[in-house]
Amino acid sequence: MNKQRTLDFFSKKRKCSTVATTAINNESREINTNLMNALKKPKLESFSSKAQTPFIPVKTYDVKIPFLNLAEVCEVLENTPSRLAKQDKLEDFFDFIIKNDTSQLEVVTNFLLNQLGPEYIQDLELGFGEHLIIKILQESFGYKVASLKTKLKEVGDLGQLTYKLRGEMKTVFAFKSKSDDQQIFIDDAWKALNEIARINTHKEKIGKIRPLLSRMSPVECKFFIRFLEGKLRIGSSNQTIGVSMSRCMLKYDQTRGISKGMDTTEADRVLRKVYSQVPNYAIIIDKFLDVGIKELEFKLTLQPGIPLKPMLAKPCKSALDALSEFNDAKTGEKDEFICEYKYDGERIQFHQLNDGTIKIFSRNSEDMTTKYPELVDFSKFYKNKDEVQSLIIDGEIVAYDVVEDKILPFQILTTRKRKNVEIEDIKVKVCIYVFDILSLNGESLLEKTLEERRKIYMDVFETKKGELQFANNLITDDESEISAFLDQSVQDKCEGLMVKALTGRKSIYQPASRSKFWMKLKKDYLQGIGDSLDLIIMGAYFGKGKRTGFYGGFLLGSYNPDNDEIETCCKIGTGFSDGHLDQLHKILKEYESEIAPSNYIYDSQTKPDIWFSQPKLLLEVLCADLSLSPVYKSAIDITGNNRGISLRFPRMIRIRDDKDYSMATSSEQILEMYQSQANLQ
DNA sequence: TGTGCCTGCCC
DNA sequence: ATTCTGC
DNA sequence: GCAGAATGGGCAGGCACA
Repeated sequence: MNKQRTLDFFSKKRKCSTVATTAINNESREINTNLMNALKKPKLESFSSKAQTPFIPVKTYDVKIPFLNLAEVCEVLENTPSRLAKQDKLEDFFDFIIKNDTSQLEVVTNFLLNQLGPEYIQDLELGFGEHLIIKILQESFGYKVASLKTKLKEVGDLGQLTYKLRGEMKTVFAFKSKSDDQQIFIDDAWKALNEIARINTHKEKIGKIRPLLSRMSPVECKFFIRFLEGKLRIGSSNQTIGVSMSRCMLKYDQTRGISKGMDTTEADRVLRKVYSQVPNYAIIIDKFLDVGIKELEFKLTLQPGIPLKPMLAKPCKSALDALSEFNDAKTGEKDEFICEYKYDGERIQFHQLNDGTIKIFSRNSEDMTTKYPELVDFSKFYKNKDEVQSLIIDGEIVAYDVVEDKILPFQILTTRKRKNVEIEDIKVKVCIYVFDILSLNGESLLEKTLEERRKIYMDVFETKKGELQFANNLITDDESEISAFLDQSVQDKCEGLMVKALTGRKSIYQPASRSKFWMKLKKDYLQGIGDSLDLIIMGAYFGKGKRTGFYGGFLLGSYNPDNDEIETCCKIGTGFSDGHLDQLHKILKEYESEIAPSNYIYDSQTKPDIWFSQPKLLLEVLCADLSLSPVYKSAIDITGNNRGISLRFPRMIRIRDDKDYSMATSSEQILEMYQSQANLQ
């Protein structure tokens, strides 16, 4: 019956164009009074398609919406490839929600974004990964872990697997016998998710989930589980949701006679802008209901205490590419630009609020304030304390050796504690490299040129070596000078350069944008510069999601000719085209083995799903750095500290079917490469 | 109490 | 992080 | 070119279990 109802729910879409608008006010009230048996005879406002008649908006009716509706929408989105079509379907769904209960718009949006709330507020982690979910399935459906893993390999998705298992249980828990109070509503699912996030022990978590699953239909299980795992795989995320939301908002405003003279493009622009500065749909939706989408732009702007989405950079293959980006040969348009060191640390957004409190946010808007208690006393860096009430700074926190006066590698920074840090206990000191200012004393600086913003922050701070510095920089349009500066940055233990427009339209701060206004130039991007390695395929991992049925990644190793052993070096899962994956699967599936050859040196933590003793195919691999690893084994006998060597940011660049495995990069060569790095401690 | 495994978050 | 791909 | 979804190494934190 549920299934039936759902199908009906969707098929109604076409019919509902006949609904008379004039009667909607009454109809809404009818919805309200019919709540109790909403499910037996759902009187929820159906989807309306865009061309259809408008509706009279209601503020908030406490209409419960079945979780099944949300799950079905996810299913539809997953099976809709076209982005435009996705946007239409999402828009219809948002319309449906806002008609029935404006208050649930926030919950639905958060669910679709696969988050419990904005990153910067919610310190709630669900704490579910593949293993715990498999344990849930094991206990809920009575399969053995090994058998579940086999099934997972075929299905390639834990949600889909749960869907199947739940479907097979049909005869035991017949959905048709479900009474209304067993039905799960969006509110219920949401409440459960929030409760689960507060639970610590696995046992309790499973105890909470199991009864839920037994009340859910297969498709509900599927997306509930996917939410837990953090991979909704509906091909719709922030941007798609934003477009649909903005259209829904605009339409809503039109029915209440506000936000006139706005089109969908403009609405999209406004919501994007607002979300990039205040990435919190609870705030945005509340404000929208108050003032409409047109006013949103002026009512919600960046403010200290709320992290905005940081501006990102495009990878750039050569200094010349960067040059030509700001030097348009066609139009003759010429922008000034600046090269800055790209420091190898943690991107941070530093906020001082009016009341003097400080907050530090990571690149992904997580609150990292507790990790850096020594920065609470930030005002010591101000030239003039009285002139700074509040600000937002963009910069990089880097581990710093104050004795030797030098930058330390990223890996050292990561050893810092993250919780309950006492200033006295800090072992790894840090230096902040400031490279932008986004707000000062309540004024947004986003629209100013980088040249202006630089002047402003340089005026605010008194630099202090090893504690707060400005990003080292060079302003030039000479290609060879840029190349030399890139070399120097690597010598100085940086990753490379950032190249940014200094003046003109491209020099504004664009939150959340990975445009060519900022470009990153790294040694390993340059053709023929970065060292590549030829590594042996030792084993493989079954692909998930769009890689179901292929290998999703491989375990690679280096060759030790002294004893004919192959030592693990890294896993690899990027750089493959679909064709590569198909080709490798065709070649390798014949050789699958459960048992590792005796000359394969590996750690249990990197054990692949299957091993290949043959044909020892080589992949050419690029990386940014080499690192001492807790789990990989390359050169472990000769590094002198019982650790092997691994790769940072490994990616495949080609299949080396022209070489024999004995010609693979040797463990000794890897050690040499490791030792020749500039950034050794 | 120590260790291993898993997860989330950095890159 | 890097990379590929459909739109 | 955008947006989304595949995938990497490695750290702290914290639960499970011996």
